[in-house]
Amino acid sequence: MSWTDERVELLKKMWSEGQSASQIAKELGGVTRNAVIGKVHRLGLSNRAGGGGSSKADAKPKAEAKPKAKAQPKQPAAAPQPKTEPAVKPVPASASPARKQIIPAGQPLPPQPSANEISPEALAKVNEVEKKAKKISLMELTERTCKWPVGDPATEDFWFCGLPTQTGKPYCEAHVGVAFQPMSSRRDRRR
DNA sequence: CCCTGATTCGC
DNA sequence: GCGAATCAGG
Repeated sequence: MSWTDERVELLKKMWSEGQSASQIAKELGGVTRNAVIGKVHRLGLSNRAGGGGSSKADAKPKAEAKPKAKAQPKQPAAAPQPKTEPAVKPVPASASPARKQIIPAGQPLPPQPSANEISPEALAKVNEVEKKAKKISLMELTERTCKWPVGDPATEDFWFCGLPTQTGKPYCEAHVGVAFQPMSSRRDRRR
């Protein structure tokens, strides 16, 4: 693969949006995150600034022959308001029966199709898992962390499972169980 | 261990 | 110019 105009453009776009190098690499395909980072640097946009046309900001103070000169300008640059949703969209039914039934002022909570007729076992398992869940935040989600949301997004009582995913799947074993229903038992529940 | 970006350097 | 290897840190 080579850096065509389009690919570079996407790279720039994603990078400026705060996407990680690995994500960009996967999106582009055919390149590793190292390639992406290398390109980013060559393009001279290592700093996710963008904005101000001519901002001569940093001037590498030093650059020894080959010491461990590290510069970690870890700036809280990340955008506070995500423009585009990351790779998170699962909004399965909260299997927590003991969930508070608070109904905030008109909030998108309704989509809770009630605890379907999911395997009682799986349900129990999930409730168990919720106790061991790592309770990670949105930003901590990766390709290998269970993205099962728990709780009410409009409350402090909200987090993602975060346990190791079942290779390939977006959820951990327990959540995969309730996330992907064979659509059998819930068949023709005409009512 | 998982991940992140940064840098070096042979190609 | 490219990117794997390596490094440094969370």
